[in-house]
Amino acid sequence: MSLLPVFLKKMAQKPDGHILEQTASIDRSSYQPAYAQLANILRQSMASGLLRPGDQLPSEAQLCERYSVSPMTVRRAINTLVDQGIVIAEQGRGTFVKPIAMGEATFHLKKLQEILNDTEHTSVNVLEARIVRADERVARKLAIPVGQRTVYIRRILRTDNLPALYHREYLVYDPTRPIVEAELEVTALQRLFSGTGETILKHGDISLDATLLNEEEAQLLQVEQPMAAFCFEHLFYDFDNKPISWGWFVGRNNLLRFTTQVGLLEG
Amino acid sequence: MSLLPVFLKKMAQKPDGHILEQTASIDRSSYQPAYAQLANILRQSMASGLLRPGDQLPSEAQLCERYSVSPMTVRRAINTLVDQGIVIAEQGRGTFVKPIAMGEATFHLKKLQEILNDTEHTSVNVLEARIVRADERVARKLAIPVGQRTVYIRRILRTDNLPALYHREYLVYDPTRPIVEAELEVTALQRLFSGTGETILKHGDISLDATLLNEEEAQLLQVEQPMAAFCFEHLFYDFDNKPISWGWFVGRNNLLRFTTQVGLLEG
DNA sequence: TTTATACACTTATATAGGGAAGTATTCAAG
DNA sequence: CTTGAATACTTCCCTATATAAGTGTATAAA
Repeated sequence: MSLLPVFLKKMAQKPDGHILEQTASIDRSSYQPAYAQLANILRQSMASGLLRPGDQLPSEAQLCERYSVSPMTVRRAINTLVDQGIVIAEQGRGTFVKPIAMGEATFHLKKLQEILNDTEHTSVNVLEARIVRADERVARKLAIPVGQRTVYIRRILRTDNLPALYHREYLVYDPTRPIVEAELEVTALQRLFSGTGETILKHGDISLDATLLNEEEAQLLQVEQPMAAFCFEHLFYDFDNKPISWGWFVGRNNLLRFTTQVGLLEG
Repeated sequence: MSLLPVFLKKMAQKPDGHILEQTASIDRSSYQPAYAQLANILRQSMASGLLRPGDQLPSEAQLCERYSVSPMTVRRAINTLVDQGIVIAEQGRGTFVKPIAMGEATFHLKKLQEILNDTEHTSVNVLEARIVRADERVARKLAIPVGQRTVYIRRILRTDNLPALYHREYLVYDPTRPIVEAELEVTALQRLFSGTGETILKHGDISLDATLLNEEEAQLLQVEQPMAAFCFEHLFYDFDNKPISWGWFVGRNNLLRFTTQVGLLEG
């Protein structure tokens, strides 16, 4: 480890050890609440390198006095930083800046949602929608007897007329809930991703895998074989914890790439 | 939408509309703080279906009286639920249960971290570690001139002697920071993932892709071609926002599968 | 009927302070 | 030198209260 960063840090410290002495103060007339401003000041100190990973933040009492806010305001600010996982507070010891940890990286499915919500450029082709009897595999996933009726749907999602996602899904067949035309449109998937409407789903398990496209998938997505792709498998449950939908998306990996950031971000 | 859930919900309601009347109270002698208990009670109400997506939670004042806690405690409980994304609070209107949203699904890299931390079953083979001149591609990624020296490392991570991950990395060559033997061991990667030590990294960009293994990769990971695999590309920056490390992991998809859950979870 | 105002509700933000619990240091007794 | 108690410090949890601000409804005026 280079000695340079340590040297710079020492220089930034005031002789009395009050690192944050001269930084910005809190604007009480601002639109932004005081606790958010304080959290941002602390975040900024970390982003600028004034507070390095492992360093101890000023104590709550110090922050109270230095920024002229009440203890609860300081607590709220620190709590948000703790919730965001960029500092760690240990009772009796202090609050410390967390080092960067690649293991904390999270990938979001927001991008997929954005594709679906962009109705200008997104369309859906229903290739097939019929009632089929559950085979052994489907029955196990949906926790129903083999041979029970399910609704099987296959659809292609296109963005700018390019096939981007291939979706297959098995739904437990419910005579009281006829499959209306509208459910087969893009709106049904939109609602699933964005969470508008659809109050019968309680929770779901989703898994992400890297797969090799088979011939049918490659043809539908109009790519050459062999080709690697993401595969999301999803299994949704109702409020009785009974599975009601099992399916999977296969997506061209050039159209959805997951990116994320770890560590201390600016702003 | 079936009428059944609505019917059940109406039945669960007491005639006076106080949905949560008879639920558990808060144990002040418990190890768990009051705000956490209240948050769990509310979460439980949602998981059991007593509070459905779209429903309004009791107001803060009501919760104060019903559970004999102060407003700040109620606020803290609700804030944690808001932070966890399972309810949404609208000023002046109320707090409402969020519907399930697949777009909110997040995948964590924790699994990878666990593999690395399991020193019992994990080992590292350094295949190559030498100084190379940056070609055009490396120079662009690391923001250095073409031809500048970089440290190029290739290693294989094995779990139970099975090759699981193939890692290639370019580091900007820093004469003041010699590459010691220890850095080539598993501990260096461990620290990177778990965030212990390593105070010179400020932040990093990570992206996840599904790729087809080339011949070299397939051979090293001991799999047949063609084979799909996950590929994490990572680019880390120091506190001057200068890139110092660019590399990528290629992993057998049978050894790391990403799973996650959305919606209302029990407990 | 339409429009504007007042009021009752909600959440959001902030202040002031007290006690519990964990940690680290100091200092005296063995 | 070692051990252990006292002390000062930290974060953590909670209470009680006040004000601001957004929303919706009822009511009164035009």
